[in-house]
Amino acid sequence: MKIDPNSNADLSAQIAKSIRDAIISGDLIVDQRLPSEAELSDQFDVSRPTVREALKRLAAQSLIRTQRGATGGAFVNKLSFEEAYPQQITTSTLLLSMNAVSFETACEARYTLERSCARLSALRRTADHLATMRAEIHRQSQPGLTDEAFCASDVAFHRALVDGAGNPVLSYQLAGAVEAMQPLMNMITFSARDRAKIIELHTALADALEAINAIGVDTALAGLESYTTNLAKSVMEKRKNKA
Amino acid sequence: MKIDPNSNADLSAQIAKSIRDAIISGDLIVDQRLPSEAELSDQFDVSRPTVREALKRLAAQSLIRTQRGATGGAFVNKLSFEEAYPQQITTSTLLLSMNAVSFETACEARYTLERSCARLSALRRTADHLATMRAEIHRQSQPGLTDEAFCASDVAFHRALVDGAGNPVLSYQLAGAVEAMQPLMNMITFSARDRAKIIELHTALADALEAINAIGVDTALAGLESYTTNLAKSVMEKRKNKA
DNA sequence: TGCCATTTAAATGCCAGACAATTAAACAAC
DNA sequence: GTTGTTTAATTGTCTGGCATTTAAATGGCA
Repeated sequence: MKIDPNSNADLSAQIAKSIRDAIISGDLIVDQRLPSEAELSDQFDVSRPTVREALKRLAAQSLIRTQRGATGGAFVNKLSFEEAYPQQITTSTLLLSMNAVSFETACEARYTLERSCARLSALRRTADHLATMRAEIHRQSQPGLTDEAFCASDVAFHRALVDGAGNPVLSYQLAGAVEAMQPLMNMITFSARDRAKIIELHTALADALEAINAIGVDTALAGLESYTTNLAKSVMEKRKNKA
Repeated sequence: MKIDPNSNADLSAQIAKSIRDAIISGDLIVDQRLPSEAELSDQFDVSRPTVREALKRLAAQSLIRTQRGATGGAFVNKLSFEEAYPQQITTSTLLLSMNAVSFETACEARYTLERSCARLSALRRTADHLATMRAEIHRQSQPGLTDEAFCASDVAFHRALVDGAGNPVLSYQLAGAVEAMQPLMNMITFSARDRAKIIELHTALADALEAINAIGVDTALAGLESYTTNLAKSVMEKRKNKA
């Protein structure tokens, strides 16, 4: 393997890219052991610290894992949905906050995606998913719940709805859209009346899901979207008037 | 800032997490300069190489960028949708291949998400989006096109459809689902008859989009999904019989 | 004064060599 | 045969240094 020392990119970035490409193309397969750091520095003709920087880059993307000790080394990591979730959520969250995405835009994306899952969820959700949703509705109706806990429960409720579709790819993609909304939602103060309305819609949603009523699910979600959007709008309005 | 030297995690991982948390929480804002590597190694009480490994981890996630020279250093990077796309696509692609997600599951996720965007796209697509789609249809009907080029054009076509919804969050989420399918699609050989059928459906889709006919768009997409799924099924069947 | 070339300082990029910590396997003792 | 010990391989970390890049400070010159 050779590296272009005249490229503008860092050596460690080039090496990381080379190994990453090998993983994506299938030249390196899951659980395969990479050469030791010393061997890699020979092969790429760079120092060990440079190789290590490259490996850390890959580790940050969960593409490899490392083990110390005699039979240790760097191994191609089997990227699991569970591992990919937090990264997807972090990236989505930062994208929203750093690019000043409006509440409306984020909300639209979230509910558009969620409604598309709902149809499948109505057909496939298990009793478990339904039970989780009912439990979260119950939690949401507890008095004295902080706004943050209310939002967290809301996320859990919607996660169960999405997971009900029984498609891990859908669940993964939705995780970003749903969880990334939470910081935005946390900026809203939910009055008792707001909570009651949301719980009412959640209950209607769960009922429709229990009855395998896809249209009812869609209606409830549409109601949630418009209610949430209007709520956010009025909150922003008030805040602007104050300032 | 302090780091626990007794944790099982690497020092560089802990430092990266510490800085990452500061970025997510807003303690470090976009374009803000981090302390120099020397200062960081003082603050965290570790050596410079360790700090560097931490910074490379963050760079791999596009959370920071570095500049050399007198006024250089590490800066909090404004994560753009453009930057996030490739990472999202890489992760999605690896998730599919490493977890042996079936063609059906991936296809279902993709079209489920895409159909949800289509309704919005019918309302908002610009003439540009439509023109791109028509151009890709034309490319797809060129004789002598390789299967790979056909798939790439297919992706571009669907990207235009999704972008037509005018919601960057949706486009970002969809990019993973649509592009990650490409390696799976590339395993299929498209006969002339297959291509003709797909182009027919693409044309119907573009026509419906031009007529702002959301139902027509949805019908065409449903047709594409079932056709693609069946095609893949028959290809797999043949391949199994051969072996 | 104003402009251009030079120097300087600060920072990252990279390297060499060393030691510590961990781990599994080989080995030895009982 | 089991148990304890040694050994070797590997990653984790540190020290110190040099190279390279870049902007700002400096100085010379018209």
